[in-house]
Amino acid sequence: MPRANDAVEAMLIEYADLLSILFEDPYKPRAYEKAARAVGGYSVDLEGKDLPEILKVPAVGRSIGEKIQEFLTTGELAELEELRERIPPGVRGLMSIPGLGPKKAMVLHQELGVGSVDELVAAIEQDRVAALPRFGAKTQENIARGIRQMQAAGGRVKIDVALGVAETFLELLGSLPEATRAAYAGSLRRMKETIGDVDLLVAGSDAPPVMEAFVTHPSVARVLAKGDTKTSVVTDLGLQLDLRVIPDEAWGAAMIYFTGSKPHNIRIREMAVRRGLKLSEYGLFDAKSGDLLAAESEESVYERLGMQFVEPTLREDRGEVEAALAGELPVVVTERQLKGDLHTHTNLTDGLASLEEMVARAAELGYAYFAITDHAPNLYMQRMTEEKILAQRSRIEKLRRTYPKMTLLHGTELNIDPDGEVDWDGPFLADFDLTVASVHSHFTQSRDEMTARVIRAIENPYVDIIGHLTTRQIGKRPPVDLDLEAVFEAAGRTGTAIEINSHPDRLDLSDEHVLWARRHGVRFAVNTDAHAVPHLDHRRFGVGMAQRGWLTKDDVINAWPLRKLQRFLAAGRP
DNA sequence: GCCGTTTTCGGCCCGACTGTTTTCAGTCG
Repeated sequence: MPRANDAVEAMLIEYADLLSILFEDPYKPRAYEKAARAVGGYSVDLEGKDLPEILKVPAVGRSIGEKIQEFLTTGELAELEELRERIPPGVRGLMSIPGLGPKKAMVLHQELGVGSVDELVAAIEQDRVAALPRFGAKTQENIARGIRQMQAAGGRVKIDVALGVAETFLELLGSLPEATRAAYAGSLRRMKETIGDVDLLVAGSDAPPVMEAFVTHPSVARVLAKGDTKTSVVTDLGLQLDLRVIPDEAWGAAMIYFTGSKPHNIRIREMAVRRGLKLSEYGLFDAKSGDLLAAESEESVYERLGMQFVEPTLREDRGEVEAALAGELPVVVTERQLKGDLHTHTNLTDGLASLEEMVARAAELGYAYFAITDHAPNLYMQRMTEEKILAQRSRIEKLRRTYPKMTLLHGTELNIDPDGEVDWDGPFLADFDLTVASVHSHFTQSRDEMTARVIRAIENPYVDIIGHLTTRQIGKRPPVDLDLEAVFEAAGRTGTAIEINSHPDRLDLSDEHVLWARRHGVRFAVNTDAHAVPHLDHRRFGVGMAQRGWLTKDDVINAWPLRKLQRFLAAGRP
């Protein structure tokens, strides 16, 4: 179930967007955005909380606090409704086009009557955008490119959004008396980075009440099809959900069939045929006699096919079928095996939570070690200084006594500048337990420049981990242009780990890149890059990427015991 | 709209980049 905080965050961001379109004052929307992020990252669920409790959230004052209260008690906000009436929803939608902000969106709306992305595309085709004041041919072309980039995401949503929707529906469906089991399948279960539609499975013999409960859920916007075994709807977010109701005894076969992927299913069905068997969503059968051989659990079906059980995240027909037949599947790393997080931020820089709050949650997660890695000074907006980070180190040293079972590591996230240099020099860096180095700007360098830049950082003996290597933001910013072959070779050669950034907007490295890097003997760190307490739970998505990249606990440095990790970090330093 | 041992008013992370401009607005991180 998504937290009330997430709904409040979305509400405040919409309010901020509309303010920024309608009014000149830039500070008011910024205040709402700041409050939105603070609520989203706040570790206490605001559901049912009174005003004094709400006002404890940083950046939330009386005005915003009262709006949150109204929203939580009534489910809406009158002032937001008023703004919505003044600005068509499509105009706000224009702002999600890269390079298009509130001011240009408003001009397009006022001057050309553009109220949707489709209308904007039409206006561009008629060359009407370039003629607007302070626009021009290049701006028009940039907007057109932004639209193409956005549409390339193809209506897919990011994995965290899909997971939230799936969990909401499963809570309802799983509680029905007619349902004996309920789960999500499809690409969501395979942990793909974006999800086109969500597949839900319910086991039970009485389908109609289940279908009825499904289509009457409040977030269903449209029913596409409704039958006894399959029903499809579109939610108010525009996400398609397919629900299948299947007999309990066919659960395993159905989960295999609907988890996919399609190529994986084709491979195992072909295998079945060659053995005189037939595999469908109802079970594994003897082709001649029609006798049911296995169906109730996924394990039983794979076993009867003479294969190892294949983890859902591996079912992409990337060699997993052959490996499972040979008994050579990797034992992929799991969330439980992670012993620590090596990239996190606090409110000393751009994080939302204090050092103490972040560490407390890390202890709850049962970590053996935990690294704080706030931004170094070259990201100017963070205003880091040597004094501030040394003061943080003293605080961490004191905090160590409170957590005897967890080792606190003091690190920093360095900025890789356009030449591949990082903040601070060797002697100062040597005193950190670890460093993460990442690209944060100058994304448009040429492939050669960018490759040389990143490799220089990799070869820096004080750099332990490269953070979010390609800097992509899914559906928003493309990856930088890099010779990955050369980068992974350098990382393998120098023993510099590469991060799998677990944030659902990044998931950087992607699964394909993990598979590629692995061939060069690269080690990985599955990090959250958390800027708030709830972000620490994003590790599930990073682990999904690691599994999709066939990684075992031996490949992931933060699945190692502390001593082994420390030996790895110390290696290569002068 | 929020916030405060530089402030209860006057600031608001600061700078780069792009494209449109003869001095700057918009967008982004």
